[in-house]
Amino acid sequence: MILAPSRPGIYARGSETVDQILKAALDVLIDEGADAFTLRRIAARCDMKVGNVSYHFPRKEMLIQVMLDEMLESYDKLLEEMVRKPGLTAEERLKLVIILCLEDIQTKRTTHLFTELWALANQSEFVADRVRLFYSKVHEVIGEYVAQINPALAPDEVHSVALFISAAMEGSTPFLGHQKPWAAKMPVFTALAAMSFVHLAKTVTSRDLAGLMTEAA
Amino acid sequence: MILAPSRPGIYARGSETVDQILKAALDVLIDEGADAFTLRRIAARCDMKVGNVSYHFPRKEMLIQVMLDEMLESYDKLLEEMVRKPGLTAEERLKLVIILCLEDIQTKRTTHLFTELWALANQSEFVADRVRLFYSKVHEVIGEYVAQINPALAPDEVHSVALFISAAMEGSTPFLGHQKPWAAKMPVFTALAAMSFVHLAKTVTSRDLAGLMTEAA
DNA sequence: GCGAATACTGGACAGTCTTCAAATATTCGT
DNA sequence: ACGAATATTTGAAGACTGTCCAGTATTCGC
Repeated sequence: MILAPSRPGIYARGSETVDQILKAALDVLIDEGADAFTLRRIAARCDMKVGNVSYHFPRKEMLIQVMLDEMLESYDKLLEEMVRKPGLTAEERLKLVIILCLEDIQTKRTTHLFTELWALANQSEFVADRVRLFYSKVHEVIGEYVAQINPALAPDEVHSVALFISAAMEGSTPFLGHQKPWAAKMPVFTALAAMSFVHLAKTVTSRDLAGLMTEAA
Repeated sequence: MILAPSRPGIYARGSETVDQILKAALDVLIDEGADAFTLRRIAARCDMKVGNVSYHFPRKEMLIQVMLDEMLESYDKLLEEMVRKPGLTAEERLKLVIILCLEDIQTKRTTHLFTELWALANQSEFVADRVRLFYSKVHEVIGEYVAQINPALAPDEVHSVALFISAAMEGSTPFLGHQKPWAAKMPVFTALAAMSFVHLAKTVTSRDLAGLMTEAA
């Protein structure tokens, strides 16, 4: 794994400044896109001089890496919060995760950040690495419920189903996410997803997952 | 709809040059990403001087718009080719479209182009407009088969199911697309998609689509 | 093949960008 | 509260960007 440089800021003031820079950087990426992601715009966003941003993050790449790591960590926490719901069956938990994920996708933050991230991952090994790491955790969470719902599945088969559910949900982002053309249909998408994916988890067999893909061509 | 400027190039030579520029521009976007999408890189890619590119496309935005329109038109053709398969039932056709779409997602071209497009659509109204238009056609094609498979559904309900199937498939792009971390699992993803989506189309009812989303929270 | 329309060259322009170094201001352990 | 460590400002370098234009070459209808 590619390590991100440690977060700068020794004095209290410096640390706070770093906070502001990182928040401003994330805001610029969300509100104005990767194209506008420049030190000048970030500095302007938090009422600073470019030189100051450049002092705390000597290379722009460092800023990107620290920002991405902190951002994905916050999503990690969000994910863990979803897990801690007591008194629910595996099926109910899976349904809940689906609902909460799709809810989150509707936020401007998630809609914009992740579409940008998928594009950046095409060129940046660092971004690709972090995105992969994050979704591995998502697959783990979903996979845990799938395994409980359908104990006959082998671990790799469980992962395949989790990957399918996760990817299919994420696919709603560019189409039903924040201010996207079919955003109004997110409730019905959620209903279909909950129904369809839970049914899949319940009924899928090792035979189905053998990847035969027989007829139909 | 936002109109794109008409394609430049009057003489045979000029028209061919425009071809080369548009191809080079697309190649740069696919191979090097939106960050490297500059007139100079595009010019270098087709062995031209910047001034020449700038002559044929006085504004960079014109180049983007013409390029996007030609590119999506080629995907339109691809889509129409999928439809023209004789002697198949609606179910077989739906399965085939799923398989062909997921096959196409595995190409570098589609994986990179569409992830970039989804990101660009966050900021550019023109890109957002064209993307919406394109997927509307996709929904139409899928919806036609869904309607045949499940005649009880109302037109809007058909569209909801088509939207779900389309979005869920597209979601595989950042994860199982060209050189993505779980690309090797595309066969099993395809098998699950074909099975799951066809089953959904067959069994979904108006009640399911009412968007009640009762319990589980 | 003449000549006007079109295509292409090379350079200049005003911006922008990241990065850096020197000068100044602030913080905080002592 | 002194002073070294840290933070911030300022200014500038060097490279990049899209756009424009005068000059030159090519095309193609007549």
